[in-house]
Amino acid sequence: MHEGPWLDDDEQRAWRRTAAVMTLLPAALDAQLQRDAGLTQFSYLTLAMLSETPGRTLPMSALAATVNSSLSRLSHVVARLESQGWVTREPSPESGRVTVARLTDAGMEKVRATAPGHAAEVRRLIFDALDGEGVASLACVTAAILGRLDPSGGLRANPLSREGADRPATE
Amino acid sequence: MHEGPWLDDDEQRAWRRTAAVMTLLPAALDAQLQRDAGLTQFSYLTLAMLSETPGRTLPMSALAATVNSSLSRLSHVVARLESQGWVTREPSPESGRVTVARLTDAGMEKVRATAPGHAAEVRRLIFDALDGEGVASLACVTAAILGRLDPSGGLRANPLSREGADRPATE
DNA sequence: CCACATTACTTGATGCTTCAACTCTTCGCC
DNA sequence: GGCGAAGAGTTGAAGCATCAAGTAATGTGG
Repeated sequence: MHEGPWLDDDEQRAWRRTAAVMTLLPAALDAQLQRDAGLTQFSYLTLAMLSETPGRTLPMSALAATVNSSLSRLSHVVARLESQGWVTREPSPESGRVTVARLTDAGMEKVRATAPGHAAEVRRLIFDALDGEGVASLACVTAAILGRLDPSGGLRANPLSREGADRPATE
Repeated sequence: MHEGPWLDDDEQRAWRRTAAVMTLLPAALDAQLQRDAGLTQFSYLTLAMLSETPGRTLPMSALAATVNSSLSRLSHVVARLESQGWVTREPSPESGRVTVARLTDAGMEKVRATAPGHAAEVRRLIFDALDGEGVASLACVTAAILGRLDPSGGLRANPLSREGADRPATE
């Protein structure tokens, strides 16, 4: 049916809308977080993932995997978060080459203060537009795409177990 | 049912996957374009949208609307594209305050050379993972979300009519 | 037990995006 | 017809992401 790499009309339509969402949705969420908390979506996510981890600590590599980023990007961001007092870095006692990031109490408080507004924005922009079936479709389609993006499955495709965590960032 | 802004478990799952896709998919597409063509997804889109327009020209504001960007961002990008010889800018004869961007022949050739590889990557990462129903779900869900993001509907939600265009960028 | 590759992470430079400020033009209106 | 407001676009600075290179610690084969 499809000769060459081209998309048919239905695919084309789906792709253009997807591209538009991938442009506008992060921009909208970033704008809300920047305005209300002075945080990037990415730096918020970093804090939030730490806040859900028992002990509020994670090695840099593990944290990078849960937020789907390169170690380099995370390192720069954690440096900024550290300078603001929300995170600290300490060498791991178990292995001399790993650094563990720890969420401070101030960082925990920041997440607690920021989460509701962010969750409300996510709800407003996504879930208020979808019924139960829409939510199921979204989960299904994104799972399929993630399977292609992240064949190893090591990243956010299957999130942390979430048992026993402090869970303040339950957006 | 939902007290406060919090998401229920299904929504939470859908949101985390969506966030992961919004992180990984643009990164993957950017990587392919950067590697094969030295272009950003955004600069490619700019060229592609011009290539589909009859006359290959658009006022800056109109172009900004079709690529969902601020005028400022577009202005910077077009300046770079102009310096590479793919686009020119000229004052509109019709109104002294509008600038029209024009795709040069070299720019057209660049799009022609780049489009197949990009389309193949979009197919590989998205549509190879979806059946017909999946494509329909994706179109439906993204349309709903776009409705919230872009209430005015003025942006890429309803793309250009595409009749009579040169259509070389039919990815 | 010593080289060598690998892993974990950091750093600096470069480029892209955003934001605020600015210019210039057109429109509304009295 | 002239004055203020709004529209169209550009520019410069600051922040963030990405890439390439570098350091340091840990495995691994000989």
